[in-house]
Amino acid sequence: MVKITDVARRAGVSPSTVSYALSGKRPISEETRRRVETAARELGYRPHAGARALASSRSNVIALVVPLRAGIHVPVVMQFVGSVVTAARRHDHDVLLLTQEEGEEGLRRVADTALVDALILMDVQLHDPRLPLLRSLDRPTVMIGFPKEADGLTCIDLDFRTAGERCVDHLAQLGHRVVALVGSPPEVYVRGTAFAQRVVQGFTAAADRGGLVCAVHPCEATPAAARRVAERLLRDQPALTGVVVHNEPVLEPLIDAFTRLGLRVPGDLSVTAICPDELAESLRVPVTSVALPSAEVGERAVELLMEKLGGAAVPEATLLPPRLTRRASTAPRPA
Amino acid sequence: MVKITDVARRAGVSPSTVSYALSGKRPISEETRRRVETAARELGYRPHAGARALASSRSNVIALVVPLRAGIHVPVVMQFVGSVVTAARRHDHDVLLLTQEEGEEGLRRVADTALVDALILMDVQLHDPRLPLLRSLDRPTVMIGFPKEADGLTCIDLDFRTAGERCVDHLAQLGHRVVALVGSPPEVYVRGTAFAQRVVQGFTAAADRGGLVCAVHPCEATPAAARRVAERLLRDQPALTGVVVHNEPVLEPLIDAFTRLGLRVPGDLSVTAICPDELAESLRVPVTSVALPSAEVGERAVELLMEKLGGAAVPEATLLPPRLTRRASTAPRPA
DNA sequence: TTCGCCCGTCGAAGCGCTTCGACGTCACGC
DNA sequence: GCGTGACGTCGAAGCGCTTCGACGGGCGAA
Repeated sequence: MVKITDVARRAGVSPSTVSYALSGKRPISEETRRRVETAARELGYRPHAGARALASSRSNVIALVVPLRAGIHVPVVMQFVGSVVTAARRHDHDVLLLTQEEGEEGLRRVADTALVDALILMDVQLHDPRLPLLRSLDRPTVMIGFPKEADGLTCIDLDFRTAGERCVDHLAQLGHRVVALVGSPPEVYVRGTAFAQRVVQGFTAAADRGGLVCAVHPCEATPAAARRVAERLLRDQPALTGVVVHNEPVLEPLIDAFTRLGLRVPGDLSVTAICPDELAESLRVPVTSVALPSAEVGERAVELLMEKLGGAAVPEATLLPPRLTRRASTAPRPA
Repeated sequence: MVKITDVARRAGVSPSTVSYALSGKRPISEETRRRVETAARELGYRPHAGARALASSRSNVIALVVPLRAGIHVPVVMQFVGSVVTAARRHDHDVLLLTQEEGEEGLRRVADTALVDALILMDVQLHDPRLPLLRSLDRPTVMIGFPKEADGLTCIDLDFRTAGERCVDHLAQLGHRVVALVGSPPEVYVRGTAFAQRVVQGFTAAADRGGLVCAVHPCEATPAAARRVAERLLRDQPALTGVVVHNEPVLEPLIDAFTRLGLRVPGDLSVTAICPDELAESLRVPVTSVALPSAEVGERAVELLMEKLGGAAVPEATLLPPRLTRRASTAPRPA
């Protein structure tokens, strides 16, 4: 292993000068810096991560806690993970992966051992048991999603409430008067996952405001469940002409089910979704949707974290504005 | 921060004794060990990861390199990631996530800075450019998948060749004489991804051996592509009665397409797949399939790694035997 | 010319832990 | 009764890096 003293010797300077030359934390003459850089390059010098962490009390690693549980759409999580890793690397940090199952003990462990400098949490619940711990930890944290009581914590997410509203408003503008929301699996609501509830709130509020008749149906993430929900929907609300889907895996099966039940999309039934654009575009009938900007959320989360690490104050709440894209699945209400 | 000297003081022993008592690397009297453990617990002592890594030259972190590229089925990757993290934790290790995009430079970085003790690589290509680097690295490595030239490296994977064979054999036993393989997207073959090619080999070999007529069709991972492939299949091989699918996202669309083209599954057409059991079971017609045991592969990979870290010799190749589960999608060849 | 200051560099002191060698003690065998 | 281990514990020496204070030399201001 080549160490800093090796570089120092080769460059004809002291180890501390090498450190300063490479980190830029003190002014070093152009000439010396070049010599140090050359020496480092030629020797293939890589500072030992542990030694650096010990001396500087910075590990340059952030923790990312991901949910691997039922009811969350895996591709969204993965896209998110990818964007966090990429963004972290841009800031010269690496990412340590923790699973939700590790629980609070896992968070405490990586924070207290100084394995990581900061943490990002996904899948935050409305009453998340980890909140007190996060407050007591001395490390900066960013949460994806909004718990009920978030004071003092930094949160970021798509503005799901407004996303729900946008979908309804869009349908209302097209003249639809009876709408339904096909939501996440029941367990997601039972857990009190914030974003799912916010969609419901937005959906309901916008429907009320517009004087629409509305209903909410949770739905398991299976094609069979989608078919059952489709049937129930038509039975319960025969006048239904607009549907909002907030449940990626059932979006396609649901549209299929409607089609099979004799309803044309968008001829008889308009469908909008809250899902990644990629999914919305890939369907036979491209679906009008509010995008789920996982990559953007991940990126911003990392940037917030870096600012906090740098000692800057950041806003407690960051709500990414929803963007609705019209596609082929919505049309004016049939006469 | 509470450090080892704090624990030592409280327990009335020296720091080294605390270290030995907690690590068990030297015999310590029952009585002393208990005192140390109590002190550590009461103070909430957590050894500083950097300091430990520096002194012991072990970081207790392993790197996991995941593919975030086109043509790989995300849920499979994620399940794999989950099992690696869980297994690593059982061995008191954490997982640092790297993306394929980081490339060789990323591997070298985490290895040379001693950030990680060992590495797991997913999505290995037949002629993977990273092989020479892995050989030169001083850290143990396990690869998921088999490159062409694997001497000196440890690999593990499902036995895809035999998996392909099993599917054909199953169809052959049921009397089918004309079969087709619907495979991964073209780019996967172009890249030379080992497992995809092995399935083709197994498929072809078994068909030849059994005297079956066979054809191979790569297929994009979209429903539209699935429909096109279904049509082409029926056009090119009118006598077709058996299909093997090795492409998770198109499995359902493909069956739908066949149904729409007037073929009943399994009445007119038997379908088998190589995919996670979960997916095979979730379809309207549960599909006879060879399981993709991602969790098991991940777990075994970690165990191999730990054995190598412990200095043990491990087999270079580990092939997990395929397991075919009969479900509703295969039946004897129609008369 | 002299004083003071800043720039560029060095030396040394840790960061918190592991580990090696050493040492005292006790039990046992001869 | 004494040598001999084995056992349990301690002290000290690092692991490789960052960082703080100090210092010499050059330059501008007085």
